[in-house]
Amino acid sequence: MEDLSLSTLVWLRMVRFVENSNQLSNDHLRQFDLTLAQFEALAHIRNFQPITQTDLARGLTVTGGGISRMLSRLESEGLISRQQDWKTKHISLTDKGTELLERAYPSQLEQQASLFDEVLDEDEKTQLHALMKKLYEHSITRCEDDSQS
Amino acid sequence: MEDLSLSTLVWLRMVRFVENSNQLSNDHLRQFDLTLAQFEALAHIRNFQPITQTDLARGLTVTGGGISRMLSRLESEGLISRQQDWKTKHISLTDKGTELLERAYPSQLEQQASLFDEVLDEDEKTQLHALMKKLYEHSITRCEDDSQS
DNA sequence: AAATGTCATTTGCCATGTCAACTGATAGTG
DNA sequence: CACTATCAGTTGACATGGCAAATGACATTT
Repeated sequence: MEDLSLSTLVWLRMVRFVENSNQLSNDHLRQFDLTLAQFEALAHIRNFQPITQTDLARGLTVTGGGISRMLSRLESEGLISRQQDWKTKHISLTDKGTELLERAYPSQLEQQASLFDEVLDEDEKTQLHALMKKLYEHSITRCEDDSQS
Repeated sequence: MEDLSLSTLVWLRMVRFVENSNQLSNDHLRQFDLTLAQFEALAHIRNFQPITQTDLARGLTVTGGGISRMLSRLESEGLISRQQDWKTKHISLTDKGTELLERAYPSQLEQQASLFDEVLDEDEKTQLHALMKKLYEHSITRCEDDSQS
């Protein structure tokens, strides 16, 4: 029935792998009462704070609308603060947010990395890194081209 | 500020690449009034019909609840039919669904594959395939272990 | 036959994500 | 100063996804 190309097979494997990996991350983060999306938002904010919502959205590859709602939840839980300044809002972690992220961060990165470390050696990881860099950068230019047309 | 491991970098690139790729697919499929999730469901149904909802859910890596709602939408649009048979429902494509999938399928696979074909040569794709196979299969065993514990 | 168990599916509740329409603040122009 | 363009953010409508509790259909046990 099937006659899938090598590219299509690779794509399928990659999509499913990422889905499994996200599922495992969400399971792991549940002990901190965080979702993976929230964890990534907090980590990105920590690295770039204070940051505007627009920049945060770009960094996380989501739309402004999605960020707006997510930040509302994070704010209502006291993990971040939004400072209206001029016409933009600047996002920072609260002490509570910083503390939570500090607790969750090491084990979460450990968890993610283990999916690679347990089956790939250093050479393979370096190979994969090079391949993903090419693919990722190509996909970026494609997205940009599309949004212009 | 950053001190990310190679594994973490690869993971980030892969997640973002898949997000970009899904976005491009959704843009492409909009002309057929389909989302990527719907396209994948229809394609999986076509390859295995008649199939039960539970098996379909497993094949697409989603929960039974998600499938149930998606199939309701697809059914109300007349793309699939659900035959209650015994205690399970067997899903098939309708003529309309088959026809739509036949129109969308080639260009969608083309679109996906081009993200790989435009930057990787045959050797690189073969390498990537081997690496993803390892990662994918490892992630499966991890998910299974987790669900038992 | 009635009680219980099992399994597939449905449904409520919620988080995330998109898109498009809207609001608000500011800047630039006549 | 009024008029308009622009840009950040919000919000409504919707699709997808997870989890957990309910439902429905059957099988098994007593």
